[in-house]
Amino acid sequence: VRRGLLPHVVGRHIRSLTVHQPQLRELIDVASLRRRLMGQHILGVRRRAKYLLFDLSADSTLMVHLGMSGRLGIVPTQRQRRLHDHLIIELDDGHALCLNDARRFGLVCCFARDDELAHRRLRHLGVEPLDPAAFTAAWLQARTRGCKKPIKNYLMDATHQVGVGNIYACEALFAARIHPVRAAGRLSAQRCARLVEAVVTVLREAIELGGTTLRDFANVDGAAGFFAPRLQVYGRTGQACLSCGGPIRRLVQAGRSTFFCPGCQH
DNA sequence: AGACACCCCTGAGAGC
DNA sequence: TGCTCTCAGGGGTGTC
Repeated sequence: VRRGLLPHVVGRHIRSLTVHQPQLRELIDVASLRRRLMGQHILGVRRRAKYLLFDLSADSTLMVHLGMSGRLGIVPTQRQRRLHDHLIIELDDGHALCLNDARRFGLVCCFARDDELAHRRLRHLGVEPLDPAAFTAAWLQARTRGCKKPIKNYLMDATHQVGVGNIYACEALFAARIHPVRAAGRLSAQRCARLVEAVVTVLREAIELGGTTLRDFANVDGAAGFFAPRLQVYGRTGQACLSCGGPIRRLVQAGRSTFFCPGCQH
């Protein structure tokens, strides 16, 4: 999403802000948001975990999280408002940045860039899996020692490493041939190495293909992502494993569905 | 420490 | 066709 946004927003000037529905995961402080956004230029877009961070002139950061169903789109300024369009940021080129989020689990806020590191949504976050200096097999092994929770739950815990959601946790564990229930602290050095490689590979490939469209995910142009046909286990309960032919199984861990191949993952 | 229940909210799909 | 039920890619809090 960040990559898709870049060519449309960098260098643009913010002309106006319209909030149709302030009640997302957190209530949007519309007055404060408008004060910080109006008249600013968008200098760049960064990402931390699953948060998009827009760098604005005047040293502000606009933070957007898409939750489960959020979409950010570049639309013509005059386009008719659609169901669940909650927030419109009008730019100076006849287009607008539009947040559409049916479930309203998304998040929008704006703060001084100096406050970013201490921000309550960001300060507890772990390492970026695509940072090769930080997310290494040695780091994972050291970090997991003594941890008894299942590796699937560990992978999805953003205080350790960020960005690994339910789909990619399942897919990475399959690629690394590791059983999702195995205790994190009992992964050998070899398994840690396989898992780190698998997480990075799965995430990189999914990003290149524009993400996983199950029902409603869409990128900036409104197009679907193309990773769904590459899924090996996610959502494939009862179907044949593409590696060994055995049936894919589903279980529930920490309230989330886990899909895995009992024949391939130990 | 970790499992679990529950919260935010709407919509898709299955089963009847 | 329409109803009810279950589940959903995220992330947080509170309790046991």
